[in-house]
Amino acid sequence: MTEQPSAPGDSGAVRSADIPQATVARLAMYLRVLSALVEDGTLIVSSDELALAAGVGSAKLRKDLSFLGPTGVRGVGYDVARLRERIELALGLDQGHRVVMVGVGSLGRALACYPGFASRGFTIVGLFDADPAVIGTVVGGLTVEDMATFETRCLDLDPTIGVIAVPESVAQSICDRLVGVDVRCILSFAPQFLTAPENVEVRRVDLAIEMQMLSFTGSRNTWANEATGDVAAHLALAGAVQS
Amino acid sequence: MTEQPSAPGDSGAVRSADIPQATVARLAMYLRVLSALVEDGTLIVSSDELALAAGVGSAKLRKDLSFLGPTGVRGVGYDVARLRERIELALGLDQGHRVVMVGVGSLGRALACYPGFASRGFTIVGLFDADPAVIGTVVGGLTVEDMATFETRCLDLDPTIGVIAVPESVAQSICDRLVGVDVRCILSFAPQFLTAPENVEVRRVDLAIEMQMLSFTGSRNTWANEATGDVAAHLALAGAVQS
DNA sequence: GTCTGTGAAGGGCTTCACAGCT
DNA sequence: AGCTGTGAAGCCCTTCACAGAC
Repeated sequence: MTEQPSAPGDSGAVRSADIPQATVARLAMYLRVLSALVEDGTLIVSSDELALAAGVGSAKLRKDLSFLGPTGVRGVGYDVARLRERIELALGLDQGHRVVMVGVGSLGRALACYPGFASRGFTIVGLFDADPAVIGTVVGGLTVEDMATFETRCLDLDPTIGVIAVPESVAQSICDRLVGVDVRCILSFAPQFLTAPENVEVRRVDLAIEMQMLSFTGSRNTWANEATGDVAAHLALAGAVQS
Repeated sequence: MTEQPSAPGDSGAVRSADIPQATVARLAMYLRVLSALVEDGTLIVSSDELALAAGVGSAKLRKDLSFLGPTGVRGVGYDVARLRERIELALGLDQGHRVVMVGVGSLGRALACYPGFASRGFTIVGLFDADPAVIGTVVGGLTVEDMATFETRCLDLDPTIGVIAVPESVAQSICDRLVGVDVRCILSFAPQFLTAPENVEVRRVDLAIEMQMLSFTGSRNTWANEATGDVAAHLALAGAVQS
């Protein structure tokens, strides 16, 4: 959902794993399922089982995994623990990401407390806000720091990922400051498009857009049901009569 | 990011607008920009301007809009107000969606207070939770109700969209109950895959997956920079010397 | 001349079917 | 026999280039 400008300046010299964007998104999902399987003590899993749990077709899953090189054993299945490690490596999760979060409003607070981050190798190392009422309070085990000290503190924190959870009006300036301290990965919850240098990856999560997409397919389905639901019933009857 | 099984049972009889999924996602973005333009008092906008503000190419934007039929005037541009209405209609936002939210933890609270919903035609009509400590409290102007009264209350509320913001362990059962009260659009923040009937659209937002995708392209970029960044500098030097 | 609308070419992702290993 | 790995076909989407309206 984020633009992938496919880096026109890419000189094709160094290329790590060349994995399709869509596959990367699903690898993250498989990882979740695999972690659950590890906890259950499952040792081997087949592509059918894994695909079912992840909600995709088994062929698609095998194709996805094929980008990591041979990971399974034919006639048997996949070694759960080994596959999990392999995916973590491919996604770069072995590097131990340090996350700074800017904006500790209600959304920021929820994110800081979200257990899914820590459990998957993302350590939140800093919380920042400009509101004096929030600075100094403790959220999710961390003390909220003054945005005025942001640049200085980041020298120590050395963050690899920045999260933007501030109001729209200041989102771009926060983005610039993140870029200024050399953060190359930014996750923004501000609804607008943010401009950043080409070598900085910005992903945007817009909750209203998710809702609007639901609204579209929803109105399509409702419509179809109010019509074809009945139509299907009629056809079924007609078919029954006719045959 | 949600599966689109492309409705195998679709008899092709009734078809509303036949708009590509990817386009729908962007239409929602254009809508945001257009709303901002309306507030600024802008009357006419060109595809270049609109595309720049939305962060896409102008050709892509025009292609997207072409699915709505002729919406602009050649040699002039688009009527901002008219285009906004046209998109709202296409997305089914004119129907006034009623949203019920289940799970009022820190995430649920943040969502309930999120101003972007109300401002775009989504009215939150009910908050539910099973935790006695939360039931009865007021969040975002609404009183949190007991999950035990869910089915009964929904008869009155007649929700069109359901939001799931509960822990993983109960997400599927909440999903089933939403389906039970005839909600056909579900937005889930639980990390796992949820099963639902075919005519129910489930979208999932997994924050950890967004992070992991960042991690991937991030490690790819960092790598590339540590190598090609320097290489590029060397090449620039070499080029300067050579020319 | 300017800017929109659109057929056509191109690229990426999905699906299928089957070869290949155990 | 069972299950993985993978070329090939097909589909959807993006990009290009230009015809067409003002």
